[in-house]
Order: sequence, then structure tokens, then C-alpha cells
Amino acid sequence: MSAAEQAGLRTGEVAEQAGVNIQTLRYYERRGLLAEPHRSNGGHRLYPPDTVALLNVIKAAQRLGFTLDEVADLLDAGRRRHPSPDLRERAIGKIAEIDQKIADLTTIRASLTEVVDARCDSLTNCTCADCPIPYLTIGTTRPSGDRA
Amino acid sequence: MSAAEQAGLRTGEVAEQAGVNIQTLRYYERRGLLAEPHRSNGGHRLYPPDTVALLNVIKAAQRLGFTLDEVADLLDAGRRRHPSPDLRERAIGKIAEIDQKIADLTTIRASLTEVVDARCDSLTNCTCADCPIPYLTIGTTRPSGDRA
DNA sequence: TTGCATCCGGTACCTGGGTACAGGCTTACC
DNA sequence: GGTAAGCCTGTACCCAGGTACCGGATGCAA
Repeated sequence: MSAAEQAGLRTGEVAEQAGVNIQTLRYYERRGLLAEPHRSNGGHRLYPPDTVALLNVIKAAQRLGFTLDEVADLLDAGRRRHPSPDLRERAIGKIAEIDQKIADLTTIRASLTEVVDARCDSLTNCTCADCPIPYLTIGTTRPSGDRA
Repeated sequence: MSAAEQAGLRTGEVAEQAGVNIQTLRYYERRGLLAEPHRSNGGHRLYPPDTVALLNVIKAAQRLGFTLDEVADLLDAGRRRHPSPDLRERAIGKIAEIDQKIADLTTIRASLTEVVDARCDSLTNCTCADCPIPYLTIGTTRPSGDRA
């Protein structure tokens, strides 16, 4: 059993297993998404094994359109055992955001399904001559009043 | 009735109504998201009125984590009356992506709800001492094999 | 103890999605 | 027809999120 096995994963291992760049690990550390890991005597980082899972979480959240700052918030909210009232507030806000996202995605999904199910395809000469923008409904439910 | 009324909206009007920058309109035009509008004799752009709605759609899709290229694809898919088989293929792919996004969002939502509902809050000294990463499940369902 | 793969910090660079500015022409209203 | 607001093209710049590169130090196995 080598020393590495009991001390943790090194950057290269984490990066490889999580499918991210080594530089990205250090970047996330700077951004506060990854806690500073332990170091070897020589100063090399040694990560706890669940870091890989955490990175997958981060990447998943990003794919959903959250910024790194937001991801940091989400992780923070989830991490604390007894969230402060403030944190609760923000979590509630995030839930509302998420609900909106889900609603929008559902609308887009429906539109795409129509395309695939050939609502227009088979009708070929689709009744809705001016059918150009099928996702229009999304626009009408946008979250905060943009319009004057 | 002025000439403008029958010819279309000018950039400033569209930008204002859609809540975007004028520069953004031209940027979208360059990127192919907005068709080149008609021009006045003097060369000023004159947009059809539904451009505003279209912009809202674009912005909504962006909030959901789609890139501009992807938005362009989505719009394209929705626009065609009789989609080519290829387009159908891509639409199907997008639907799968969207389903994944919805699933992930749902998971995150559930985790946040737990936080808000004080599953830990009231337990204060939460049983799950190592509860640190509640969204872990997301990572395990990530879309395409990242791992070697 | 040598040698190669890795890792270190620091800095520079890249892409996506915009945004700002300069210098000049149009529009619209008096 | 004068003039202010608005628009034109072109180019430069900005921010987020990474990536690449550099010169030097570590890790570890033979």
C-alpha cells in the first residue's frame, strides 16, 4: 500500500476521473467551489475521494444554466446542517427560479415534440401559415418585468 | 399614418420593447439568430413586429442554458413546416437533453426543498454527519460517458 | 541518486456572449 | 433647411469560465 492510497487523490487522478482539466481544479479552488485540500509534505494537493462526485455535481448544475457563483451558493445551502434564515431565503428564491426553468423547458419540450410528432410534418402545408415561432409562449411568461 | 407604421419597427423600438441592447440585435443578426430585416431607403433596419416576441424566446432559451448556436437550431427546427429527417433527429436529441435537464433540476429542487423544509434545520444536529453533498445523485446520471 | 512523470504557482491567452465608442449619414419635426 | 435624435459600420473592449505555458520543485521507482 503506497502513501497515496491512504492520503487521498492527486490532482491528475481527480481531473481524469471527473473529466475536467487540472487547471480547472485550481480555478474552482480559487473560486471557492472546492475546499482547499490537504497537501503532501512537498506541497502537492491530496483530495478526498468524494471530490470527483462533487465535480460531477458542479458540472451538472452548470449545464442547467447556473453560474459558478450560483453553484457555490447551492452547494453551500445544501452543505450547512442548520441553514441560517438568510440561506433559507435564498434557497426559496432558487426554488422559484428552478420552477421557472422547469416550466420553460416543458414548454420548449412540447414545441419540439410537436415538430417531431409531425404536427406540421404530415400536414406538410401546415395550417398555421405563420407558425414560425412555436415557443412564443415562453416569452410571455418571462420572470421579471422587462418591459416598460 | 407615418411611413414607419407600415414599414416596421426600428432598432431602437425593438431593443426597448425586448429589453435588449441595440448592439445585441446586430450581434444576433451576425450570428444568424435574427434574419436580416428590410431596410429603409437610407439603410436603417425595419423589423417585423414579431421580432420582439422572438427575442423573448431567445432570451428564455438562453436562461435555460442553451448556447446561441443551440437556440438557432431550436428556432430552425420549430420554424420549418416540414422538417427534414435530419432536423427531426436533432429535435429528438434536444428533447432527450431537455428531459435530462428537467430531471436534474427536479433533483436539485428536491434537495433545496429539504433544506428549506428544515429537514436538517430542525434536526439541527443532523444525523447525516457527512451530509455535505446532497445533490450527489445528479452526478451519477450524467448524460454521456465522460469517464474512461 | 538518477530520471521521468507529476505537480507547483503565476501569468497569459482563448471562447462565448455581449457592450461601448468613434465618425458619419438619416429621419423627423419645426 | 436646420437641427436633434436616432441609426449606420467598424473596431475595440468587457466579463465569465476556462486553458495553456513556463520555469522550477516533488514523487517514486529502479
